[in-house]
Amino acid sequence: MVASISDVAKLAGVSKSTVSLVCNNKGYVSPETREKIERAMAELNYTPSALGQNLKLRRSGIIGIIVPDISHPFFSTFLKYAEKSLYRRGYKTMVCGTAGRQDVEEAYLQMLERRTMDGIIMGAHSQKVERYLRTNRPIVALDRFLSEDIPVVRSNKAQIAELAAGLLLKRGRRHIAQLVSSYTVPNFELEKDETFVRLMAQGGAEVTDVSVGYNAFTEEQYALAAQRLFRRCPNVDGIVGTDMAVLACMAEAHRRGLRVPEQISMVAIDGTYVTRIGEMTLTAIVQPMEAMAEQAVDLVLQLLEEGAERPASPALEVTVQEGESC
Amino acid sequence: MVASISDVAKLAGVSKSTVSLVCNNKGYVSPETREKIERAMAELNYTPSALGQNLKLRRSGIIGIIVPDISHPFFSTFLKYAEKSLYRRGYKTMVCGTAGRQDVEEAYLQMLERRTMDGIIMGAHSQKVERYLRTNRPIVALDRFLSEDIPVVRSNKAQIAELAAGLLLKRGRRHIAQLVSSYTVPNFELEKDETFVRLMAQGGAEVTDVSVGYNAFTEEQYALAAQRLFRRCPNVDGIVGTDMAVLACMAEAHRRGLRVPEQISMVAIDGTYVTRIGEMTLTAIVQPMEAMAEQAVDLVLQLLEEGAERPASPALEVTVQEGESC
DNA sequence: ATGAAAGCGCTAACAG
DNA sequence: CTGTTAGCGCTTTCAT
Repeated sequence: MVASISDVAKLAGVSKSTVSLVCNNKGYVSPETREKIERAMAELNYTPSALGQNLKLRRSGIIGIIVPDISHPFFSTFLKYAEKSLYRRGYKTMVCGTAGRQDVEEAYLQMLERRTMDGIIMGAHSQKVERYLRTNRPIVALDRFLSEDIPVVRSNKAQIAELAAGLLLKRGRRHIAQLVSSYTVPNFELEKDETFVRLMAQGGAEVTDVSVGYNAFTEEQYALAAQRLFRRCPNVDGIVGTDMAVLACMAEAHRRGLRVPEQISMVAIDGTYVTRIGEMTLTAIVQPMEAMAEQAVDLVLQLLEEGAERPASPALEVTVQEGESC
Repeated sequence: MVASISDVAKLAGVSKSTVSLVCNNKGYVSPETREKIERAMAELNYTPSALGQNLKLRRSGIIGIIVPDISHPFFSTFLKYAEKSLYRRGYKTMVCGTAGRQDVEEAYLQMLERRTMDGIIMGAHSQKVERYLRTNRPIVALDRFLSEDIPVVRSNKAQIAELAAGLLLKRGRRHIAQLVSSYTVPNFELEKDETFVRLMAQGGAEVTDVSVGYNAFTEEQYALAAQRLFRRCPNVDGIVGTDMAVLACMAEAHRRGLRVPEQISMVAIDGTYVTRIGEMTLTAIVQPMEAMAEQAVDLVLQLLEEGAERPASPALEVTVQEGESC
């Protein structure tokens, strides 16, 4: 059996409340009593149970982070920084990869209501929006619009489009393919993709959208999208898309004997570590992952600890990674 | 205020236990009573609190997974499959990236004792081994030896060494550099590295060890190791190391105008997705990540649910990924 | 400075 | 089939 606070109190000959004071370094306890209690704790090898604490304090100290795919470089990088930030602020991180399954997302929303978690950072998006409004517990959205009342973490989409367009136009590219995701939930991708098309048109280039598919985050899906792209745009000379999508296009271009960046330019959006580990560093628009993670944590804790109504969350600025692919 | 089970009981005019039965679909409840209770639950928008449940049941339903770096492809892939497996078996996943800090690892071991988690899968390794013996709560080690009593998940190291040696010898490589980690805790790397050296010697090749460093998982550390490698082994014609280390060597070779695989062969050990996303698919020894994750989950739940003493855990077999780098 | 008592929300004998 | 009772382990007034 493992010792409880009552066992310690009994052995030390004091009351539970005094033991509690010692455990939490609160109030005033005489040196002698403290000494007795500490001896008893040591003897019984006592560790306070978080379960009792949690019930009493009505909190778990856990924030859940829900993403479509835990191993995807974008999400795993976000997770890394978010966990770090949460840990620093005294919280633990629960993680969930939905792999696009609605029921999993729903299950985690229920856990939020059941107080398994104190708050959620939502990076997946298969649920209908109304679902999120049914609860008024702390939720923050990552790069997607859920409702007016749910704060969202995002980078500056217009800036991304401008920078990407600038890079390709500077190289004189005119036949562009843009790898886009299927828009199931209003997210900010659409804004970015449309702005990009408009800017390229102004520069005299035409853009063809190629869909990567719905909730597509696997290597195979990216590879298939790349094949579709080259089949559909035989004379493509510029490609823009997320890191993984562009990398798949690099492989496909290589297979087809097309040289990058001589014959075809590629700009990766996200700029996670995978753009820096190959023979060639990709030219990329880099999302500020650590800042995004910290903003997300900050927002969810503002909702939780300060009961903030609609905390502000400015779009974060991106930067260009000068690479060799454009 | 949020409704508790007592509120529901009161409104429905029944006792708490009956409400509990309905919630958990246990025992027999008359249709009429059930009906009344369900109506009350709906009216109060009742959701059972996990905090009360947890205290009563003395469990949290959470398994912690501790790794050095959440975004590293090996660990993020492991995490993805482990979370999936845990979810399927009714558990939630808490995640922690230690970034090599002992105090973080210690903090999570304490949480295990405080019952924040029901068990731990330990993929990091900065603590002294004795620390793990102080607790008899469920712990499983990932690819490292902690003690006789702690089950370990690992792949067949001898097989890895044999396959890697075979690949390089078949290409006639004689000047090999092996990227190794610093050995702080007895893990199975050492066994693999030594076997590899022996096999290569039998084949008439010499092997130089190049250390990546202690707890080295960042891009910069890999890049520096690659530079050291080429400086120290100017006539190297074969390299073996983990995915990320080998990728850094690919970049460095490219910078030095060395062609892979014509002048130099590379074999990546791990074979995670990063070996398949560049222009070139790397020749790799592939660890069975999903099987490793499932074995880890299985072991930790055997310890937890069945109180197993020393559950068996056979080393898992690896496979070769035929690539273009060797 | 310390103790008594109440209660967080739930489950599980056991009785009826 | 349902209610009573007891308690999981902790914190927190409020007295003393």
